[in-house]
Amino acid sequence: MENEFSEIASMIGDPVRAKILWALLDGRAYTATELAVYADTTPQNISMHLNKLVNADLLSVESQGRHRYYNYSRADVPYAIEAIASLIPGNNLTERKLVEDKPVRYCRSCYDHLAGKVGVLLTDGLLKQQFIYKKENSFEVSGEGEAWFNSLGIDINLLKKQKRSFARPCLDWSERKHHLAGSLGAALLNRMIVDGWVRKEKDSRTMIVTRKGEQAFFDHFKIDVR
Amino acid sequence: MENEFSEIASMIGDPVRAKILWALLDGRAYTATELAVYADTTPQNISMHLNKLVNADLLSVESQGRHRYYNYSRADVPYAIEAIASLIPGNNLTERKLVEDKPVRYCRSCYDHLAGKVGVLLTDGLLKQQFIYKKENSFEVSGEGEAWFNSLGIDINLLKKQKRSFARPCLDWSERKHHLAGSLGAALLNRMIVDGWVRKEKDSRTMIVTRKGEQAFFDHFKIDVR
DNA sequence: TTAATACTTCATTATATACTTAAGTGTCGA
DNA sequence: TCGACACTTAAGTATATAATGAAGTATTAA
Repeated sequence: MENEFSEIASMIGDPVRAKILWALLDGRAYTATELAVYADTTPQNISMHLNKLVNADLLSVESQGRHRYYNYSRADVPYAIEAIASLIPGNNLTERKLVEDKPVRYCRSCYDHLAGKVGVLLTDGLLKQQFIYKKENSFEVSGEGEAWFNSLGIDINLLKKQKRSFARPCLDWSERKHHLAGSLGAALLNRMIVDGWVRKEKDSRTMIVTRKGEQAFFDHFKIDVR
Repeated sequence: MENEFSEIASMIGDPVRAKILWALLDGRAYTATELAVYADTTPQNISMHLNKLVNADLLSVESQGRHRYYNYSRADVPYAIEAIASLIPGNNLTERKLVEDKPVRYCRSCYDHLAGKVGVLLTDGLLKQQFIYKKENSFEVSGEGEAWFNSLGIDINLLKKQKRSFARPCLDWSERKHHLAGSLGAALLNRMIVDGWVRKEKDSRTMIVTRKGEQAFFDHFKIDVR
């Protein structure tokens, strides 16, 4: 057991791999080239490291044409990353993190979908309008909901074809309620970023709801996020 | 920031250092020689590694005569160790391993408090009886709970005065749920050991629930641990 | 006082693995 | 269909650092 433990830890500990894992904390998937630039190394090298991370099941890849998008394979990974980060000396978490937590609590990306208070509200809104409903361990989209998602340019059938789970509930650590995850949650967040409803803060998982977003949330989800 | 992160992770990742950190998970402090035997290496080598871990503020030393006792410098360290351990692949698969892991999964110490199935059940029991309740990122003790803890000889006010966090939720890698950590969790485990509810297995983090303990868990926590 | 124990320090060696150079796939657009 | 691009694979090199050997400091017990 200690051997496996040590393997994982040293897998995370290499400078280049640490940078990769760090970069992914913002919830986006990145291509090998992007990560090579970020980590300031060559494509061959980053490729080798990414390969190791995938083999260790810390990352997973998704091919899209000639691009390969890398991301965490599961939510435990960013959780462990943050646990290690909390060990950085002189990280006076008491004062600083409490302040930082505030907006993060409110609205943040969790892996690749929306979490925090806004994420939960949004999911509640979808449930209330019966665009989605809960079924055992997943969410299902109603007929009405499918039309609604389509009106936002989100193709339900296309998402269902993906290997990853379609619409799973993800427990929110700050709200203690479920928010919408899976490919549907990801597609929704993507849409919202593209349309400028929310904006990513630099180097953080905090999301900012724009004025446009506030209006849109009210119009489409019937929720007041203020 | 990524550099410090990588330094910490690779500090944990070295095979010998990983063994050290792993051994300390049972909550006891160890001497350099003991750790050298455990990690199957020479005194010089273990000394060098221990030195690095102390410099990185992951461990602290206490001299007692010609012995030097090493232990975690703070509670965040074992938390991070557990978070990394939760990434070990195939943790919930393969028949054989399930059998091997059984006692450890069932009941074990996590640094200085109780984890595993029993630890989670116990925490759930306390929540259900409303002796503790969750508040943001920590547990709080109710008035009723305070009286209950006092009846076990645990002084809440005394524990709250300690520097370390009082009652924080700690994610359990085998159960994927939170169990009670912090000084309250430690005091509870201590009480349970003193009263002979649980017993430490030699050279392992496995805890054995005694017959007396089974009865006591039912009486005090209203849970059936069998 | 002496010898043994517990542990550390320093200089040297050994080795694992990250990186480089070179040569490939497969995909896309002109 | 060609060339540029995104990325991977394979073989060889370089380097960081873990392990060793030798020597040294406290501490205890005889």
